[in-house]
Amino acid sequence: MGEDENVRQGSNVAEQAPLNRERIVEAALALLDETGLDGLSTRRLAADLGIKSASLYWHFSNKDELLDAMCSALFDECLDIIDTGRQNFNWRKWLAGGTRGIRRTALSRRDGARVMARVRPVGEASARRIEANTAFLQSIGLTYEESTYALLALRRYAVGSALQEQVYAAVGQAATQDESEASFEYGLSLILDGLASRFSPLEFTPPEK
Amino acid sequence: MGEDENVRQGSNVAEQAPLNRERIVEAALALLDETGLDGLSTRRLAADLGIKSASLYWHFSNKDELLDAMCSALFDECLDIIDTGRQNFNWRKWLAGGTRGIRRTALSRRDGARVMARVRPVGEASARRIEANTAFLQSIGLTYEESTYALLALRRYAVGSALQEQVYAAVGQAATQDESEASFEYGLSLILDGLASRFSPLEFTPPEK
DNA sequence: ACCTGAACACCGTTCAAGT
DNA sequence: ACCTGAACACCGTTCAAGT
Repeated sequence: MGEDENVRQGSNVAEQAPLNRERIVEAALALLDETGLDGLSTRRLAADLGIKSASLYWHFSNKDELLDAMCSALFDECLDIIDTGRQNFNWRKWLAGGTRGIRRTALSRRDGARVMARVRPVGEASARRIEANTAFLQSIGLTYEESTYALLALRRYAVGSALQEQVYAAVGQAATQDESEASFEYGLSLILDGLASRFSPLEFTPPEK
Repeated sequence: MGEDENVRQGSNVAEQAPLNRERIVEAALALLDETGLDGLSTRRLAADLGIKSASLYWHFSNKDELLDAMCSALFDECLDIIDTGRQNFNWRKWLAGGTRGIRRTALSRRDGARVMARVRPVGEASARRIEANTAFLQSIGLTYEESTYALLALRRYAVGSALQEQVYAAVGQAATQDESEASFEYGLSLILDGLASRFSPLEFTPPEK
């Protein structure tokens, strides 16, 4: 069975397939954990991929575009499609979970928050998610604008929190784990309380469709 | 009257005094508006100051320290010492004003939010301000932790908002001015409403001291 | 005390050329 | 279609040396 098929392969089987954006982003995120954002260079990334740095420019038109793709990948990790079918759906828990997810994803890798801070609407997936989420908030009594703004506020708060937590961590002044969690949760509950005061039902049973 | 005193001066009178950190930070902030954070190089900054870039390292041990000083300078711009003497002091307006100040300062210069995102407790001035502010919140009924966390949440929200607004602006996808303001104000009011629900008096008259 | 000259070890990016 | 070689125009930082 064709041993010669393997002759051209490098030692690592995964390396044989031609490079694509996805694999580059993956390697870049791995490198990020090692070097931090300031140490993440295209030359080092290329070396990790067994390639010359000029080659990266066939896949991405510049480093910024690569960083945007990394940002998108991180947001995809905490993509949270709404499960509208459940009974006794609790909007508060749902929003809290989504917001925690953004923060946790950011904190899960070195300088993750700085990468996620580049957030911009790339990709259809995130556009669809945002649309579905605002539609849901409207269905429980918020206006279109309120829905948009509420989701925006939660995302801004999550990214802002992770960002500052990582700054303090980088400088060796990290608060205790408990304190970080507590301060984040406090602010989150403030926002959700404010939201709760704008319409009545804390528990919501969706209409059967 | 000593024309010869002027002989050694450059064309710009302000240039004669020896450089100090303050003047360097000032020049750096001016340069930031021209070049953005990514274009802000120590070499270019030195050139603007009429100096060689190596000289900067006598005043700052590295670029990060300079950026921290720039961040502190921006926070000093929106330093808001509490006026505890006024009658009918409205805590809501006071907190809203402080939060808006952080955002406005960040938005007032190119990449201002990215600089302010490095926030860390340098300087006694900001430490005193935070202490005074938490003390005040305690005096109107919050616990020490609630006070700290509430101020932290507002700052995180303000920086997070400005950061994302400037990202969108940089990419030419700026929302209308009205929309930016409206979305920021909406999230701010959510937080303040949540805070209001935690203790009763919306208006507060401080005790005479 | 404050600044320079000169160097070190890097960057991101381009582009003709290879396969 | 995908990658390389080689170059361009930069970086931040160090350090002996100047005044």
